[in-house]
Amino acid sequence: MQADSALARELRHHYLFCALTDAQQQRLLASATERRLAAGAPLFAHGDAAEQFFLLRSGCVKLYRISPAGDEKIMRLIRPAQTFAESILFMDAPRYPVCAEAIEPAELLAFDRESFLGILQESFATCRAVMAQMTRRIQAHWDEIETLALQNSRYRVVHYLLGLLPAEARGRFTVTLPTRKVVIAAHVAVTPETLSRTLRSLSEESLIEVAGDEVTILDVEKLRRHMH
Amino acid sequence: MQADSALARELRHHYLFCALTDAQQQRLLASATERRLAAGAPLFAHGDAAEQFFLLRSGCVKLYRISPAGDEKIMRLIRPAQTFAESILFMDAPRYPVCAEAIEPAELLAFDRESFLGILQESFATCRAVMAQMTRRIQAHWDEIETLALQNSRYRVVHYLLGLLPAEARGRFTVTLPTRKVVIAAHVAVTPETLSRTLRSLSEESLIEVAGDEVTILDVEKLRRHMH
DNA sequence: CGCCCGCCTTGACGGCCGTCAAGCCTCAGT
DNA sequence: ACTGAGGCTTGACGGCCGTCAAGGCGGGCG
Repeated sequence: MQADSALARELRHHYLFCALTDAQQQRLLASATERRLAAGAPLFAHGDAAEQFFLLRSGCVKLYRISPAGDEKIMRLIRPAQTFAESILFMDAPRYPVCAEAIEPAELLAFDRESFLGILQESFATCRAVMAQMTRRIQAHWDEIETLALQNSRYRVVHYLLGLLPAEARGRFTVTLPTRKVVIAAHVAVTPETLSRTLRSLSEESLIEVAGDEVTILDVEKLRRHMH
Repeated sequence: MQADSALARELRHHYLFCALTDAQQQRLLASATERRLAAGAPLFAHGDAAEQFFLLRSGCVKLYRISPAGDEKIMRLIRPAQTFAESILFMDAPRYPVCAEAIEPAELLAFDRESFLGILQESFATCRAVMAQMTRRIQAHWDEIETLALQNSRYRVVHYLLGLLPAEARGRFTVTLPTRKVVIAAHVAVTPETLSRTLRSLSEESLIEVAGDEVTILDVEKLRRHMH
């Protein structure tokens, strides 16, 4: 891929790449390739041999698994400026641990595993940034495991709604659901029917109001308390 | 802590520490402390400020969280020669993400965060070993999230039993449950009653035989197929 | 030996939530 | 405007599994 100054500036602002020298960034970009995906197009499948990890520049990608029974669980929704599949960097026999598919038209940058490992070796700061990123993912996993194991579906839906809010949100607050409800349902591990019923039940208790993909939380603190 | 040649040899065989030079290992041990815990003694709590990570030398430690409703989910059971809580190394404001408590009398080695970070900076090989370890944990988390989200309790119990087997197990095979059944139940996110009923139901279908804490899988391949 | 206590099992019951099926709403295309 | 398709909602029903309560079993201790 050709070095491109807009792209170079973009990388400078990403915590994974901001510690790189100009020369390292050049090498990284030289080994990177651009990918475009239509909505619904697969990127990789669970078990595929893995030589690249990715930075999403626009659109939306879902990471998911399919159960033996055929149900889909969305493990993570990727948003622009997020990287994913970094964990294949350190596997002995690198294979993607999930499936990935665009759910909106997407532009990606694909980084070469070997090239990036070479750069890591020269840059402890970048090494540490990667580890910090992996630590954040591990944290998020603990939270998700706890939520799945210990809480009912109502709790998980509320948890998801609260996660859409900025940290400083107070009082009345309206959010727009980021995707179709069937996708959100797969993300919080319930059926679309149960999601629908849960939102209705929250409305009837005057905790939220739903209008299409606009959800108004009538009292953020009250909803937060509602989960304890 | 005094350098101790038996301990030094032990570290040499641990993948996290085997890439260290003698001098680095000396420094590491100088900053490490020994801990002994009685059964039931807490080591740290979810949210505590974190300056150490640990290597278990003997006994058994559980990592767990308590839900708002008071239920306990065991996130991981630590066995001798395993390290845990490495992820606090890379946090900005390091706090333990779970509670830890000995469930059998335990001997531990506690490593100092700052000292180990200093050593990492000098040893890319160790850096990479840490990252590989974190990658394995992330992998295990994906698996656990999938299992919790997509499978019923019967599946999770069978999954757990199969996880006790060596990879090459075939045909008839007997395993000893590693701890009390109430602990195992919390680990697979069911109640002790449900665990008991599930084991009984598997027995009635002639898939396993249960005698106290000895479980005989009558046909390993058949049980594996049973989950697909 | 007898008692108690912890651990496990068993049974009864009920609620959560998944499944199936039908119906509604919106929107694009003719 | 009509039609059809896709997404969402609603209702009926049933099974899984958690809760509560009682009872069995074994080990430690007086």
